[in-house]
Amino acid sequence: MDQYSSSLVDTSLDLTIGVTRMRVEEDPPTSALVEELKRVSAENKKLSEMLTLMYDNYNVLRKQLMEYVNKSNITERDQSSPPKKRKSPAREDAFSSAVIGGVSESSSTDQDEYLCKKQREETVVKEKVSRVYYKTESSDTTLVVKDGYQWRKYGQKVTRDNPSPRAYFKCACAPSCSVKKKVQRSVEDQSVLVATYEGEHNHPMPSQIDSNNGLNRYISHGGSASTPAAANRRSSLTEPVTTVDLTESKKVTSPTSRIDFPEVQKLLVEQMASSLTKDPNFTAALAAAVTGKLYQQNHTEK
DNA sequence: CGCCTTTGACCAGCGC
DNA sequence: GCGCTGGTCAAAGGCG
Repeated sequence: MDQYSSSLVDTSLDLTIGVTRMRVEEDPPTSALVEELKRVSAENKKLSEMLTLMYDNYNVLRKQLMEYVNKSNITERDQSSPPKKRKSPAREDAFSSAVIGGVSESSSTDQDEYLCKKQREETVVKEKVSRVYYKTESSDTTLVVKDGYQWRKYGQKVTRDNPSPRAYFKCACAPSCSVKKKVQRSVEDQSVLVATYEGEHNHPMPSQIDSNNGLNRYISHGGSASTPAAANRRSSLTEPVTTVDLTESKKVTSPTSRIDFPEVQKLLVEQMASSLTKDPNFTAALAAAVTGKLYQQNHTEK
């Protein structure tokens, strides 16, 4: 990063400009009001220019970051031998990843794939592959993740590159749906489940259907659970943690790194909303903000 | 009894 | 051709 530290752009925004002058006189004459209006308009224009400048600076920084990462990736490729893996019809070509629960230990190869995704998309014509990370309890040894769909496990295998077994799932929501899912614990962190999705669902998410008709609500949280008893049995199953690491938000919202799995995206939004409404700190902060706003309004009206 | 999971066997691709 | 590896199948067993 040293080569770029010298060319860093100052993105700080001084929002205190003219604030102290914004106090309106007790009984201003009309000309003073017009003058004040002109001044505020000028400040508004100035702020707009600063915003534009900031946006340009952001783009410059982003471009520099991309160049730097690409360079480091190239050197990593040169130094490390290519992975000895056979070609698979649905390899991580159309790679996309979502990091849930602030899991930041995604391997360099993952980031590599992630950053080169755009270039690869041009050449990829095969089915879509997505990867989702689920943070779990370290004591939880199950390989089931709750992603809103029903899955039928059809195999489990211990792979060479990871001592943890890999579980194979097929979508059980619809017979015509050929989406497959592989779940395996991360090599670096055993508490992280890596779910690799192959293909796209040709049906709506069961949890959405359930929430619409109000029946079988347990399915919306139960993955492959099909009965209340089964849901209870799986009560300790893995659930994508709802704590959202805002430092990772770029990864999710950036145009080049968005989650390509619409269902996963929807689920994330639902979980975020759910966690926010359940969070007492958030509701307290929201109440304080609303109260403050109301108080402010009442104060200015007097 | 039906559904689901487990697990050993089998198959296919790849490298040597 | 052979061995290794990942992926899939299907019979057996468990559970409600």
